[in-house]
Amino acid sequence: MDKSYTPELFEKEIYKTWLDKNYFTSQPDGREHFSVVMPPPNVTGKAHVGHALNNTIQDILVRTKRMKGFNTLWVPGTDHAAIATEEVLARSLRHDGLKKEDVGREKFLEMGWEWYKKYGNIIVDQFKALGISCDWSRLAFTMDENLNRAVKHVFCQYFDEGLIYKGKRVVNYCPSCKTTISDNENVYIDQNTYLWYIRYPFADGSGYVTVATTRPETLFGDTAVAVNPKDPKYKDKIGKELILPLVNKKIKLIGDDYCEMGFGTGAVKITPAHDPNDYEVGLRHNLEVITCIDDNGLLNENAGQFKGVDRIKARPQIEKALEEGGYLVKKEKYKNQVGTCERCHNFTEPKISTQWFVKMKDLVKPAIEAVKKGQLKFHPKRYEKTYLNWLENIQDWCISRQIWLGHRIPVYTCEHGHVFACEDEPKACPKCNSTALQQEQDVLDTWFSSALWPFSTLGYPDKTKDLEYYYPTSVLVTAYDIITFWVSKMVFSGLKFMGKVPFKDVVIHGMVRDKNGVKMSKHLGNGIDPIDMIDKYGADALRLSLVNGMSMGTNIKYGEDKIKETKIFINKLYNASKFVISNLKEFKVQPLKTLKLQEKDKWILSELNELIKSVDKNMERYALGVCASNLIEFTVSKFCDWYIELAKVDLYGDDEKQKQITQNVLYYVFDKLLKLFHPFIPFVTEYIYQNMPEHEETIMRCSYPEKVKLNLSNDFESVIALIKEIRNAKAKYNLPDNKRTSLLFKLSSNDNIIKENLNSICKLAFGSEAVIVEKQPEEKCIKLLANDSQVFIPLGQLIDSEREKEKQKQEIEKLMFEINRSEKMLANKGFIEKAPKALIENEKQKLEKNKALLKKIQGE
RNA sequence: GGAAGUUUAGCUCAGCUGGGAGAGCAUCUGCCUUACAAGCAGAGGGUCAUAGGUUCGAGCCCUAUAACUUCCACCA
Repeated sequence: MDKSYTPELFEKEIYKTWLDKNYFTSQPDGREHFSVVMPPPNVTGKAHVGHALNNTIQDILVRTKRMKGFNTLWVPGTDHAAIATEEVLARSLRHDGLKKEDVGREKFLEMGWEWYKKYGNIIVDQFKALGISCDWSRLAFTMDENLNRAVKHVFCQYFDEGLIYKGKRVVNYCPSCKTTISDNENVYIDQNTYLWYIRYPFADGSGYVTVATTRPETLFGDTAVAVNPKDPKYKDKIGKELILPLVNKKIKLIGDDYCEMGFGTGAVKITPAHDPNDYEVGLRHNLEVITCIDDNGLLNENAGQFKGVDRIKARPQIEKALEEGGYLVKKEKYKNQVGTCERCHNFTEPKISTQWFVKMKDLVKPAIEAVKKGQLKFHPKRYEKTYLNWLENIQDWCISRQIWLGHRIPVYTCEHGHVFACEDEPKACPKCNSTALQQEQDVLDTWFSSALWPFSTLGYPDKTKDLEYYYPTSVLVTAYDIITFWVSKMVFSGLKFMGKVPFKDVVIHGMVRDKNGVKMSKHLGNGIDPIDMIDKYGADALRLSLVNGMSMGTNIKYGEDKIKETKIFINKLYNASKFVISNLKEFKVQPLKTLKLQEKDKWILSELNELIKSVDKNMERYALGVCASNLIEFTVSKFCDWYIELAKVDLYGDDEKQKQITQNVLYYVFDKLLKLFHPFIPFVTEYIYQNMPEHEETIMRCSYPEKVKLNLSNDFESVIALIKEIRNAKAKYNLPDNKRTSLLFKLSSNDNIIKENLNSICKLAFGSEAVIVEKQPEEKCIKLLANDSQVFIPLGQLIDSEREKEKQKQEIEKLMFEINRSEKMLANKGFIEKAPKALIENEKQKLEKNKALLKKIQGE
């Protein structure tokens, strides 16, 4: 083994071996299954730390379950990310002076596939560098042939059941990407703008109404002005006609509750074509819908002289025209939020358009029930609220997108206007047999295919063995930001088409932020590239640093320092392994129960039992952060700090038998520790494991550690406490560690534990020799009490009697404080009556012990 | 406007069903002790945001307040 931990020497090679040996693959068999589907990253994207976290969590769960004997399947996959990819392709065409219409739909789709082929493997390879153990032979892609079949099958079923309809709706439209985008892709940002106050004169010349707007360019689409019907200011004017400025058209003053009294001027212009609320008002009042902004974001013919001007750039011109016409009252600075496209960051426009929708209300009911009945559990539980709140206020789902990449809507219209959905390419209209058919131009929202992920990846719509065996999957791991639009959609889809929830547990983790808590973004340049980190520190350090101390569902502040620190820890584990392995030459494994264990052995084994218990429990509740810190804490503060140091006494000693016992315990504990650690840091643990004596083919397939079933009761803590006390005393008297002094022990006859560990105490407390004495030595010493025995550290000239007295005084004070505390507690009637008996007993014992100690010290 | 979360050592955070405040980093002191100086040993450092309440007992439960963060809805 190398002198120090150098992950780059073995990580790639180990991963290759795992792949070659097919350790990650799974086929249905008679065992209980554990299955997970990976949230598919965008196929053309690059891995970011969020992916690293998400996949590390999944891998830890999967590797643990695999070792526990489950038939474990983890299905990896990628998402076609249509809008993003289409935008990239369109940009490259633009670069060549072309539009996508110039190359045509077919050619454009071909370009898409080429793109997917060229870049699709990048993220997959990056994920592999993380060491994750998914079944790559099942790598799925949301545009795969059979996933396309699943999408069409589901669509047609919805369609035939009347759950899909075509309707008008004001949706967010990105004039730059030239497509409708979902509410989630529409990001509101703060904007410094103006509020324009515009005068709308009454047609009969009896004054005017002033409205305020942030979007004067929509004026050309106004078909009414609304006031609150209870507003005394306008009450009796409702129904009168107004002149629409610049257009010189008559529109009505209407009364509608939508207009809040006292807000702004109390009157609001209504533009049904360009505002969702206004559209609703329009429906109620039967208003005309006039569009004034076209698909390119330019004002159209309804804007008269402004036709062809960009809607934002037109504002100063419109302002000028209003002013000249005497319509502009004033212009005020104003701060508001405005929608932007998540993808291209341009302003989006609310726009009336014809879209396809899925009726959600009934579809969603079982998904709500499933969570309420506990068939599906969120971890942490509070995210149930996010989920339920969304579903209980559900709006119909707009599933059509005006782009070319993606799953094309399988709806056809024949020359006679018959509309039907069809899974396979139809030859003729089922109603009139016409062969002149035309398919819808729009494609489906990417989430439409993602919604089917847990079963489409297992073979749906066919009734496969995989589906029967692995569905429902066991757990879904994802960040909280897509609970609403992904998790919820998978749940209702799973319930609708499979009749069962798609997974039983939803594990929610947080987002990885930079060390100041700011979202990582390309724009700010504060991102951490996981691949760089793997190159620099190794995948294991990256993985453990992400998970250590993490609490599920909360964001992580993360910086390179954390990975650095973690690498240092792994180096320690690595060095411990070097110690263990180098001391296990010519060594035979013997069952623990055949060995005469010493107190120190029982101690470390019982600590190991505690560790296993805790890791099991916390793994069960998905508290991986707690598991990781427990493992690290055991490694450093129990195994390395104490057991290895204690083991040296036997390993470097002359007693062959004792040495063998210690070797066996050392081996046993470290072997189990490696296995417990393996799901977190798979590479080093495999590497070390391969260097351990009597190892199996791979650590991955070893069985997961279980608690030792032996009587391990021990009193070794008192030895540790004594060693600490001696070290502490020496430090207080400025005795440097390299200045060894002899340690004198005045042993009580019933104090075996101290007696048996004299050598260990001496070595670990940096003593030169352990001497047993009959009585307190004449020379000046530091005095320590240990169980029933006493320890003296001779100081010769160094002793400072004032200091000694001070120290004793402190000790007495401390003891009296403790005694006082215990007595007060035990004198409390309420405590005696209501506290658990064990606690009271414990307190009594402490009191007695402290009283005895005090007596002893005072006696001297 | 609706909802959720956070507030514990200088920093990053643990603290599971209420039973003597913890870790890592940083700081200070001493040590190259043959697994590890990417190390070892020791030390200092906290009114658990504030104010009430429940309880024999509160970092933990309840109520209110403050600050910060996030999500959802969206103001013409």
